[in-house]
Amino acid sequence: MQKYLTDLNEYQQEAAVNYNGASLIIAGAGSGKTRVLTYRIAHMLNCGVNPRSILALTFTNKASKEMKERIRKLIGSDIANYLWMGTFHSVFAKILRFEAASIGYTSQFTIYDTDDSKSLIKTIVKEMHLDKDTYKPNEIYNRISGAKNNLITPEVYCATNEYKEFDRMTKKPELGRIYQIYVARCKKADAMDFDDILVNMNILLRNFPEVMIKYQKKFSYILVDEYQDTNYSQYLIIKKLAAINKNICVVGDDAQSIYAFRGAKIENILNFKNDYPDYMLYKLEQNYRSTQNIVLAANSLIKKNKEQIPKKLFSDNEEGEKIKILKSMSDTDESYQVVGALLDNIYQNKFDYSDYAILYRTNAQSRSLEEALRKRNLPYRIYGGISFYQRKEIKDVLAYFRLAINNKDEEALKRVINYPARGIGDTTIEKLIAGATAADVSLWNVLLNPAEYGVSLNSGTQTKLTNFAGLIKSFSARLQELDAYRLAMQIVAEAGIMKELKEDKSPESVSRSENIEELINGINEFVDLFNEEEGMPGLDAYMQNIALLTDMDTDKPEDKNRISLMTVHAAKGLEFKCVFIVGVEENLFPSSMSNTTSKEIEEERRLFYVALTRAEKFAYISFALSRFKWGQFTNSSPSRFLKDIDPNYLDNNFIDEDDGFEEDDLNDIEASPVKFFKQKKFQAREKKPFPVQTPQLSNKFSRVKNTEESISSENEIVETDDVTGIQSGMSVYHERFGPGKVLQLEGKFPNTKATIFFQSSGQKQLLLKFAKLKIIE
DNA sequence: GTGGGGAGTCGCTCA
DNA sequence: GACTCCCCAC
Repeated sequence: MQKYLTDLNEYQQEAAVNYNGASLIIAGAGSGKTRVLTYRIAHMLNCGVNPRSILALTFTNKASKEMKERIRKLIGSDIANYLWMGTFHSVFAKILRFEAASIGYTSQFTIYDTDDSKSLIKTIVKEMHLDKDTYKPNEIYNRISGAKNNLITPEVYCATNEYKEFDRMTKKPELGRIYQIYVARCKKADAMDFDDILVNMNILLRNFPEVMIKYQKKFSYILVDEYQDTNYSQYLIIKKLAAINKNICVVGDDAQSIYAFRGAKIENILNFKNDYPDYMLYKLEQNYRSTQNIVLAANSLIKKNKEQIPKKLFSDNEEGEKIKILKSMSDTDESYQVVGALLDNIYQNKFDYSDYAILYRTNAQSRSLEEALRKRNLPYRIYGGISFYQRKEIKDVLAYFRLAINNKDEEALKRVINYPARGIGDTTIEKLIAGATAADVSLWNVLLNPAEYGVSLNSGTQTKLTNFAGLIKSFSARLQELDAYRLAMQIVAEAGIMKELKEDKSPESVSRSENIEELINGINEFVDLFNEEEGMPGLDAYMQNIALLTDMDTDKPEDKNRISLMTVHAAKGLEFKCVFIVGVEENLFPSSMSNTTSKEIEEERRLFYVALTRAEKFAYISFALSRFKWGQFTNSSPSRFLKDIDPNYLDNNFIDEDDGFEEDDLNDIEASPVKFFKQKKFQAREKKPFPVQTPQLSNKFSRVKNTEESISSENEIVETDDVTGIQSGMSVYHERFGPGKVLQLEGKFPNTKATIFFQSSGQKQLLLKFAKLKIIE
């Protein structure tokens, strides 16, 4: 047996050594999942498998980078460089660039990020003269994304009554049409959005059998990490690629599936046995990461979920300390308490800053924590939120790069055509877009020759356009001659971006030009590190390199010893000696957007499970009794998840009646800070019809039979905090008490009390203002 | 065509 | 509290 394999326990070893055939590795939190994958690949390479025939898909770029590094160390050779290893998006984008011509793209296609996609949707909605408040870019984007993740083309979408009916019900009958136009526009711009990378990969494999066979043969071995978070589109690509050799190894943990909102299907992992009946199952149940107390606490929490593969995660580590609960009065107070507790912990244990993580449900929560950390002079690094590449000035510069590489990139063109200001305004752009739409060509084509497409402009505007087009063309012409660094320098100078920023002496402008300088430095580094045999390090190569990078992937050396602040989602796969989970309150964690169906609650609970199992030695859970939200103080109560954890594993039990856990809605009548805000909200909404609660698209499009939850019954529940609509005789649904019937109303708005008979618990009197009711029609 | 200020609106998680 | 939209002065 190879010496390195002795680093693994017997279960891990088995999973690492048997690399032929189909394997399903169910790996509990902290059970050495990455370790097994790494050793498995290293072992394959050691046994003489060609690295170019191994396809290994990870969840983040960072994970694949680290895995490559570890493999290199294990086998003491650089052949790991030749592995096809990366995220779904990066690996398949690479393949699509090779095969672009087959599916009607060029190999220089642009990848639209979410902002580009939403901006395009906004433009389309405007062009169609639809109401922008009904057709919100965000919602449209999510729905289109949901369709794409389930491989529903615009044509199928428009032809399916179920979707049409749903869109009609949600007052968006034109959604299918928007989807159609959106797809056409992306194609015309030689651009793919994130989902398109997967969709087009599917199209490629479906429409070009010879291409499919090529890749089926090429990838003799396929490994997929975090399989529980793959969606239908990803699932199908994997299934097709693995069809000939059937050497497929997937690793996952159903208890850590946290991307259902993005179309992830926990069922993929549950159905593995159907696709590969001869599969081998490996279960890794020993947790090496956390103390016994943390593992047992996490087990007691996740036990509350009904849907899961039974497993018994255990730890042989020390028992460890109980989880500490921090209770505070407000979000500001919470941040100070957390930072105080963190300082105490550092003092006692002498850990590094990098051993600490503060995890939250939403990015917006980082602000007050940041302030508290800064006041104490503690070094921290925020992951997520606005990343470097999402800063306005960086996006502006990158848009010039994009446009130089792909003239048809509509979103890049719109972004820079008048930045810096060169007198080409909205009116002109609208005319050009209208011309492009009418003639079914790209915006760039019309820009080059407006008259040909029936766009009439005055001569001044015409000159400005010609100059702009000339500028971009001159950049494009230099792509083949100059390396990325030199060309980037010239573009930034000639486009006038630096001039614009240097003229303005405000601190913002100074920081902006510093950011641009940092970007240029990064490009310089890229050029320096470029492998000579791969050709010239052009700007196109650089853009391909960064297109799919996120904040998580860009760790700078100076970031090494810092406290990490990030969302729980971003913390997936990471571990820290000491973890703080903050904002553990109802309507925040679980999120108010996902606390209706049991499916949603179970996903939120898994998310909490992920958070808790990041901790090695210490875990703190914190909640505040009020929170500053949308410029108002809002009351909050501790999360139900606190109660899910067996109190034996909690240090100090703050969970008592006073905190609102058993809050009776009537007891809160005098709760004051919330009053004004809620009243204001009610009055503003008084005349509007009740918004219909929209079921998640991912449920609607489910390919896997969904017997548990009837969507139609959900549709009939109308969500309201506009209680003015409630009348006696109505059927209602209460968050906690379930279905009931309104018997009587008394008192005047906003102090209306309702007597309601609940099927579960009998008659109750509730103050409507605070009752969380839904009307059942 | 541009920039400033006031008013109105509004929640999430990620590649 | 942050962002977008709209209106008005330049």
